[in-house]
Parts: sequence; C-alpha cells; structure tokens
Amino acid sequence: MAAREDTGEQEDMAAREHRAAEESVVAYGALERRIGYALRRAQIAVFQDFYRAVAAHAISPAQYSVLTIMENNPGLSQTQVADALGIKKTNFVAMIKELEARGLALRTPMPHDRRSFALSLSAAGAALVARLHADSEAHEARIRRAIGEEAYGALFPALRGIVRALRADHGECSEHAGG
Amino acid sequence: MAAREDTGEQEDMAAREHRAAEESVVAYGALERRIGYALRRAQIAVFQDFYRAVAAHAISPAQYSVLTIMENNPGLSQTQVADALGIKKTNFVAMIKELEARGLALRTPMPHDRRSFALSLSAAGAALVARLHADSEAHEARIRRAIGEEAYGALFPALRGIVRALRADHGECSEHAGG
DNA sequence: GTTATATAGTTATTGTCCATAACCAATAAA
DNA sequence: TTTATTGGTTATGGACAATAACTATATAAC
Repeated sequence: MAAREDTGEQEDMAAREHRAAEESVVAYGALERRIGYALRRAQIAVFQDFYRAVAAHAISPAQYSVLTIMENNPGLSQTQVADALGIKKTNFVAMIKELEARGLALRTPMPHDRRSFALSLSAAGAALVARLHADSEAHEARIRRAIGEEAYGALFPALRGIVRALRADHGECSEHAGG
Repeated sequence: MAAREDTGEQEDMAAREHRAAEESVVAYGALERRIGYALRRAQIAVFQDFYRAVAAHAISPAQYSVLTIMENNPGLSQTQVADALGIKKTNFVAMIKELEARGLALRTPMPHDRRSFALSLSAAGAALVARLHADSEAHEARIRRAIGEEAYGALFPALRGIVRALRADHGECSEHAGG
C-alpha cells in the first residue's frame, strides 16, 4: 500500500501478487449478511466511543451500567443488580468492591438479612453518574446524528426484539450484557 | 425504587422487602437510551444463538469469520486476514494455528516471500464452512423472523453506519471485531 | 554491496470479561 | 431440628484483546 504506485511497468509476478494483495478489498461473503458480525463490530466501535466520551472519569461501560442501576434502584442487593445486568454474581463482587473502594458505591448491611447488602450511590457516586449521563448523552447524540433519527430510533426496539426472541428460544438461560 | 409496591398489607418488613425485591422490575433509567447497552445485550444473545446453531462443529463466531474470509479470499496472508477482521496479527497466530491443527486451514509458504503464508481452506475446511453457512443461515432466519423483515434489513446499514461514523471520528484507530 | 528500515510471523505477558465449582454464613422450608 | 436455599465470596480457567520484543526475511538508501 504504502509504496508502489502502479508503474505500468512489467513488474514480475512476485511484485504483482504482493501489491494486489495489499490493495485488494477483501470480500466478506456471507459475513456481510451475519447480524452477529455487524453487531459485534458496531458494539466495539460504540464502546470505544463511550470510553472516549467518559475518559476523564475512568469508567467502563459495565461500571456505568452498574452505577445507573444503583441510581435508579437504590437498595437492591448485589445479586439483584447483577441479575438485572446479566452479570454473574461471582463476577460482580470485584466490580462492586472497586466502586466502593473508589467511594462511589455504598454497601449497607441489610437489617433483616444479615447476608446481604443494600447497594446505593454515595454522594460522590451520584454526582459522578450525573456527569456520566451528560457525557454519554453527547456520545449518544454523535451516533444519532451519524445514522439519522429514524434509524437510531428503530434500533432500540429491533435490538430488544432480538434479545427477547432469542431468550425465549433458549429457554431464557443466561441473560448477560456488561455495558 | 424497583422494589416495594405499596400493598397496603401489614406483612412484616422482612417478608415484604424480600418478596418485593424478587418481583420488582428494576428501572433501567438512562440505560434504556444507551445504544451501547442495547448493542451489547443483543450481540451477546446473538452470539449465544450462533454457538448453539453451530454447536455440532465446535466453531466460535471468530473462527467462523476467519474461515469465511479465507473462503472468499484464498491466498491472503495472516496479516491481511487479521486486518480484515480487526484482529491483531499477534492474536491471530493461535487462531490460525488451531484451524490448521484441526485440518481446516492450509498455510502454504509463499514462493516469493519466504516470510509469509498464503492462507486457504482445506477440502475439509471448505466442506465445514459450507455447513456452517447453512447452519448460521438458519440462525439468521430465526432472528429475521423474530424482528421482521424490514427491521432486520434496516439493521445492517444502521450498524455499518455507526462503525463508519465512529471510525471517522476516532481517526480510524483500531478496527476490531472478532466475529 | 552494505547498511538501514520495514514487514510477516512469532513468543511472552498482561488485562478484561465471562463461566464453573466450591465454600461460609444466614435464612427459609420440612 | 434437620434440610435446602440463598447472598456473598474465593479460586480458577477459558476466550479475546493489547503491548513489547524478537527472528528472518525483504526493501530502500547510500
């Protein structure tokens, strides 16, 4: 790519193959009709943009989702928040502990069940999540502008429809989703 | 939030909290308007369905994407295939070697550049990929049926639009996408 | 031709995210 | 009271992504 403009010369096979290979636009074949492939690439691009949008706060999409759930449902237990986001409770432990260590989340022992904690946002956590919402709104707007209002608006029901349909199919096994 | 509808009853706190917590529909707040979150959950659901669809062949979405690129572009080098899929060449090594070990991929030393290999499918690989296409077509049809033809058809341009727009924004840094 | 630079593939290493199994303490059910 | 279940925890492994550093070739510059 870098080098060799086509010289019109009679380059030998090696050179031709080499150059052709480099310039060639690869054919994606069936991959172009695979929703999973399209989803994966879009999801990665969006996450990268999200990271960039909230870079100042060092928050991952997954952490943002946890903070948002705590904001909207204060008092839930770890298992409940984890379930809501499709995260295994075992993997949720480290996450919530880090948020607690950073002074964003509170774990209040539940009075009537000494096994569990009521999760909520600290003042700092609430303040942060407000800024995260603002920042990620901007990131959201960027995407909306990029693909147009209608396409953007149609995306949500379509994606939720996929999740619902496949979950029903699979006997609603796991739920998942990190961010 | 989530929890506790006011039942008016006087069940004791413990019981009420417990039951309410279990039944409660958690509020997702801003997460419902985050395309990244919707994408992530959909992507995970679709990948799970893909795994299920091709379970008999023990092929991951990423492996499927590699096989498909090799099928449509025989003779590409490792770096080229990796680039096409947004995989780092260093992480691609193990992938291609496993496909080779399983007798699905061929790595033919290039005559004119002794550093590189021309990748292609073996007969077995070609046969397998044909079955993978068929199986994943069925999986694709399942999704198409679930959300309707139009929504399904609109999804591809929308997702590609997102990728293109964000890549342009980000100065086209990395590309990514495993499957 | 020799030197310098770039490239293809590789290894080693690290981090992240998701999954399982096993455990303790506390609660609920029998 | 015995038993089963549940909330949280640790330990551990697998898949995928990212970086640095190396080798052997190949190309470019002198």
